[in-house]
Amino acid sequence: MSGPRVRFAPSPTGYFHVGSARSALFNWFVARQDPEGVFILRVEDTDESRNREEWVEGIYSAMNWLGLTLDEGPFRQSDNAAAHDSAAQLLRRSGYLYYCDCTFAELETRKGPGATPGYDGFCRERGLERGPTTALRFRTPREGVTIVRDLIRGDVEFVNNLIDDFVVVKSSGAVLYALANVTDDRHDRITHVIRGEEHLANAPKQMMLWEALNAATGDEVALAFYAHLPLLVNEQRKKLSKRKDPVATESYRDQGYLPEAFVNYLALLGWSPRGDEEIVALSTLIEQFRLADVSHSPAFFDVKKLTHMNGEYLRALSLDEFIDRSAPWVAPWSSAWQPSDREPPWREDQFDQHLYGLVAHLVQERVATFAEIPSMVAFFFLDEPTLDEASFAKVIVNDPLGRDLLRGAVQRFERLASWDAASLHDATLALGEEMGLALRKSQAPIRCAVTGSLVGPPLFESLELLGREKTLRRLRVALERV
RNA sequence: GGUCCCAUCGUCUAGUGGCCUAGGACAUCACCCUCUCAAGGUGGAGGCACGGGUUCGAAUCCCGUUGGGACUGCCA
Repeated sequence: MSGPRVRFAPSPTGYFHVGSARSALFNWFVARQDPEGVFILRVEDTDESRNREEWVEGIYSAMNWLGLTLDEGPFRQSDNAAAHDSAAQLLRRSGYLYYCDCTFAELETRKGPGATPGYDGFCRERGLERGPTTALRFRTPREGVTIVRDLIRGDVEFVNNLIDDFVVVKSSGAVLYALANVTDDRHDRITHVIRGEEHLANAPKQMMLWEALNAATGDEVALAFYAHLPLLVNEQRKKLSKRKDPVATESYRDQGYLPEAFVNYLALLGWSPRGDEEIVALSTLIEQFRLADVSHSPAFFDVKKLTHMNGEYLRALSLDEFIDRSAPWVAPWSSAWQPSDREPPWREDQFDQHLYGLVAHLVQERVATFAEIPSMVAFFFLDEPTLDEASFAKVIVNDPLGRDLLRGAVQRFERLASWDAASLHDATLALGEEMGLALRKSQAPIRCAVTGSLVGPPLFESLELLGREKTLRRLRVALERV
């Protein structure tokens, strides 16, 4: 007995949908938890309008980012067109398919307004021959039921008579998804079809096709088990929409989410590991995952929770790893891969890798994604800090104490025997105390003048790393601006 | 409209008849820590959609109601 053979079969749509990512992941889990399991990628590119090479590349690169390694493939459905055609012809010769030349308009007139959608079977017994406008329809059984044995939901029963004679081959001759998919699944000896719930209604049709193919070819391939994953929905509880929801996996990669955090979060959508811990190792995910434990109800893709988890993963990185993996966002010129639209605000010649290495630990615990780093450390590399005018006005322009603090800081910092965080801290504290101010108050104008903002990494460590010269210059510039 | 799926805190979930005065996580609130912001710590608020059964006992089983969703293409 060999292991499960599963496949992930996306159609190229321009980006990698997070729902697809989760389907791929759950398929991959099933393959990986069995030493003989096989995970296949099959790009379903039979629709000409969805067949751009760059889109297919996008699927490969997203899968690679997620670490979803393949055992077979990638395959292209379009490469099997000949097999699809012969399957269709075989089915037609065996009487499972019939030609139909009804147009949509004709169907409408026959059924009248407001009728139940679906084909009425008009051409079923007309014995039409192939013509320029004939499609091939499947002769759905008029009696009995088809039971989809869903590994997640249990048995789902469909009354055959309620399933209309669906089109299998277009009048153009192109074989449609239902048949192409089943032909390939049989060919690849797929044992588990794990996909989104939107496909549940397709399952009985595909089972009929699968069995028809078994009978017509004499090649008895065991029907795959089905497992329909709950949908991923937005706050409105609607299926994630490409137009209004942030569904592109690539955009999370570009924002600096860690693939391991992303995978961990995805695994929590519709499933959960044992115990109270949600942040768990990939090996645990693989080991514990069971299709039978997958939830039946839709899940909301919560970016806030994802972001929180990513922050935890980021903080768990060693400092060297953090520095290394943040390179695409802080020093893209030195990294093999660059996120799109995420240029740091400094130029290559302004950036100081050594300084960044000293600064990194200050930001590691303050960011949740890599893309948040540049704005937090820009003042180290830019000639002048990017001033937040509102803050500047608040603590310096409109506050006379701010100017006094700045002047006092210049005087004391100039004379400091040792330029280190502790000395800077003490000097600022003493200066504030002279004026009856707590450190939290006295540090504010200095922070604003030097870093441009009232929030940021610890001030005194920052000043130490920035150096006496630059610090004093920025304090004086601020004073002149008032 | 028809077919199908679903229903535990705002969100993701644990819970498979007694361990549940329902546990965890995100978000939220308060406090602590603190040079800002975070991080971290402590604590709080917050849920079994409703109605009937079955049972000694129901979040858990059954039926109904209500609510949500998917599908309903000569797309995948």
